[in-house]
Amino acid sequence: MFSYEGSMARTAGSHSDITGPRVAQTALRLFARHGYAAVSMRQIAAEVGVQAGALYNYTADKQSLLFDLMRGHMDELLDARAAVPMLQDPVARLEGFTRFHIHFHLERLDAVFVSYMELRNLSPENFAVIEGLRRRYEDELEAILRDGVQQGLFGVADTKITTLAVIAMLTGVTTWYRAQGRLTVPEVESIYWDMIRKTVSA
Amino acid sequence: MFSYEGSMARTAGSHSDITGPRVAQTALRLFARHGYAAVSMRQIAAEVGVQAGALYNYTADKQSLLFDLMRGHMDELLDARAAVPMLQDPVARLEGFTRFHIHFHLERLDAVFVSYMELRNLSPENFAVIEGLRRRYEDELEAILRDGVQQGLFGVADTKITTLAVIAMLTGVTTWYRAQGRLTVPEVESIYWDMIRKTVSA
DNA sequence: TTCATAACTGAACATCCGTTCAGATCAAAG
DNA sequence: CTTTGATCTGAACGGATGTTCAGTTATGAA
Repeated sequence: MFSYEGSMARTAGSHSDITGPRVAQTALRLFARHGYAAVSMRQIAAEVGVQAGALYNYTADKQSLLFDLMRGHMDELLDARAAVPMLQDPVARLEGFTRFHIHFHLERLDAVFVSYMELRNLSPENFAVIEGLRRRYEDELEAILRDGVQQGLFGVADTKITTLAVIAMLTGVTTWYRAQGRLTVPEVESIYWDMIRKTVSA
Repeated sequence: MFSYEGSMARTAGSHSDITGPRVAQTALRLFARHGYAAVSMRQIAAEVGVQAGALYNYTADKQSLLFDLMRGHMDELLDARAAVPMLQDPVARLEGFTRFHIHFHLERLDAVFVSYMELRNLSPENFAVIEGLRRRYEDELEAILRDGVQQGLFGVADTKITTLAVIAMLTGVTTWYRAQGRLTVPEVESIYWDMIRKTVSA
C-alpha cells in the first residue's frame, strides 16, 4: 500500500494567468534584492511554488526574463510620460518632469533598481534596446532645457551635462526614500523641484 | 624519454609582491565589468596567469577579495579627503568638496562602480563597515551645508536630503565622463560647481 | 652548496547552474 | 463522460562553481 502525496504533473488550481505574473513579480523582487547573476532559476521557482522546469512555460530563458522586465519597465515609463499633457512654458514643463520622475520612480523601486544595475547583464542586442528607450526619455528633459535656455529662462552651461546631472539627482531619491518615512511623495517632489529650479536658474 | 613543459609547482619569476597586486587589479576590473557574482575565481586566475588555487595565497575567499577592494577604496577616499587643508568659508568648502569629489571619482571609475554596485554582495558585517565609511564621508558635506545655512549663505530646505542630492549629482559624472572626451577634468569640475552653487543658493 | 620556505600546479571535492523533456495530472470545452 | 490541451513534475544533461590540499619547484638566505 503506497500513497504518493507529491504528484508528477499539473497541480490543482494551476493557471497561467496566475503563475505568469507571479513569476515576473518574484523574479523582479529577487533580481532587485540579490542581483541577476546571484539569483538562480530554482530560487525563483521555489518562491513561486513550482519546480524550475515550469518557469520555461513563461520565459524562453533567464536572459529573456530579465530583458522582459526591463523592457516592460521602460515601456511603462514612456507610456506614463506620454499620457501627461504637454505644456508650453519650459519652467512648467521642467517642474512637471521633475514631479513625474520622482513619483513614478518611487512607486517602482525594484524595477528602477533592476533597470539600472542589471544593464551589464543584458546581451548586446537587448542592451541596445533598453539604452534606446532610456535615451528617448532623457531627450525630453534635454529639449526642455534647450527651450528654456533659448528663451532666456534657464542658465545652463552645457545642456547635455545638465540633463544627466538632473536625472542623476532625481533618480538618487530612490536610494533613501522609504514610504514609512517622515515625508510624503508630494513633499519630496517639492523639495527636489526647489533644488532643480535653482540648479538651472539664469 | 618524457618531457613535461607544464610544471606542477612554483613558476619562474613568481613573487607575491607582483602577483598580489595583479590579483587585486584584475579582480577590480572584472568585478566592475561583469559584476561580482558573474565573475569566477578561475576567470580572475586566468587573467592573472595562474591557476585558481593560487589566488588563495592572496585572499581567504572571494568575499574577502571584494571586501578588501571596497575597504581599500573607502580608506583611500577618506585619507585623500583628510589630506586637503580645512577651510573656513562654507562656500569655499563646498567648492573644494565638489572639485575633490569629481576628480577623485573620475580617477577611479572601476573602484567607484564596484563600491556602489556590489554593496548587496557584501556579508552583513562587511556591509556595515563600508556603510559606516561612506556615512563618514557624507557627513562632511552635511556639515558644510549646515554651517552655510546657519551663516545665511545657503538656502536649503532639508540638509540631509540636499546632501544626498548633491552626492548623487556629483557621482553621476562617472556614468558619462570619459578621459578622451571633449572636456578636461577641471572643466567638468567647474560646470558641476556652477550647478551645485546655484542648487544650494539662498 | 644546502636548505627552509615562498609560490604555484593539478586534481579533486561536493554542490550548484540553466535548460530540456517525457510523462503525469488537471481544467475546461464539447 | 470524453477528449483535448494547458500546466507542472521529476529526473537528467553537461558543465561551472568556490575551495582545499598534497606535491613540486623556484627563490633567497645561510
